[in-house]
Amino acid sequence: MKELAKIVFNKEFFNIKDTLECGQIFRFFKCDNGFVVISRDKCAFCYEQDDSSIIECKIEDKEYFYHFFDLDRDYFCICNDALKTGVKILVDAVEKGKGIRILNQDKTETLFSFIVSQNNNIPRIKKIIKTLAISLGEVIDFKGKKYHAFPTIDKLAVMGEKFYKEIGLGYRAEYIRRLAVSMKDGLDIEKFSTLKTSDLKKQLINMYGVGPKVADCVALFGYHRSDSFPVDTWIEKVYREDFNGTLNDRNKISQWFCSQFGENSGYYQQYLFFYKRLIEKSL
DNA sequence: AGCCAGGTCTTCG
DNA sequence: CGAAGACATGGC
Repeated sequence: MKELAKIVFNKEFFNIKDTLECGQIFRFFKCDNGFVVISRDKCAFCYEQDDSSIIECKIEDKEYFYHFFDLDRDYFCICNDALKTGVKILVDAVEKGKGIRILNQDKTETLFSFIVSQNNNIPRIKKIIKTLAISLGEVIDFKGKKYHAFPTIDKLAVMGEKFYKEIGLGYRAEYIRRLAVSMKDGLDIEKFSTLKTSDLKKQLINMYGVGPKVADCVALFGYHRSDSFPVDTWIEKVYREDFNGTLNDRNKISQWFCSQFGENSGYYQQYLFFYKRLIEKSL
């Protein structure tokens, strides 16, 4: 067996469980005393040991996962900025979730995944994406076990609506199929990287099945645009219950949060989303 | 059993 | 414009 690379990082601002379970990624699962994470055709095994969070991966993937987990960024500063806002629920959220990091995920995977996510629950989203990978993705070997890469566009583009319905996509089947076809026909979402966030979102919303919420998630988790603030059912609850908000249009709610939080909006959104669900679960 | 899930599209005032 | 319904499916 080939030797693995190891990334060791202080766990105070890098909590593996919280980072993975806060709803930004769907391709991971518990394994032994840690988690296996899959991105593109790469795998990592993540676990805690003493004061450290540790990532094991193939040597050639080390830089990829270092960037994937956003380990270049100073989350002490981000959390500190959040505390300085004095917004109570955000302060509470940061205390509980300061180990969350915003991942740098593959743009294509993020786009497909968040189209699947619409009006859907997280366990089922995970299941559908897993089935998609098992059905069409290349086999990957990692630590003596087999996993499946996210499928290529070529594979995705030849499947019919029937296949997508059979794996449980329901009415989202056509969204996924048409996206795959248009990407095979030359739509290049990597090129959007040069656009400013508002133009990036316009381009994403142009796609069939992509609305403002999905566009915000793709901008944040795929393009690392922290000046976006996805508003879903949970965040809408935060807005009403904790900010006493009265707006109804989610687009306007998103704009309102961005006007409050600026460049850090996306980070704060994750803390709030994480915290609201944490509270709800422990009721 | 029935409500809800990291919403979007279509249609109708 | 904004509001209201339709949409598939299964988790809880």
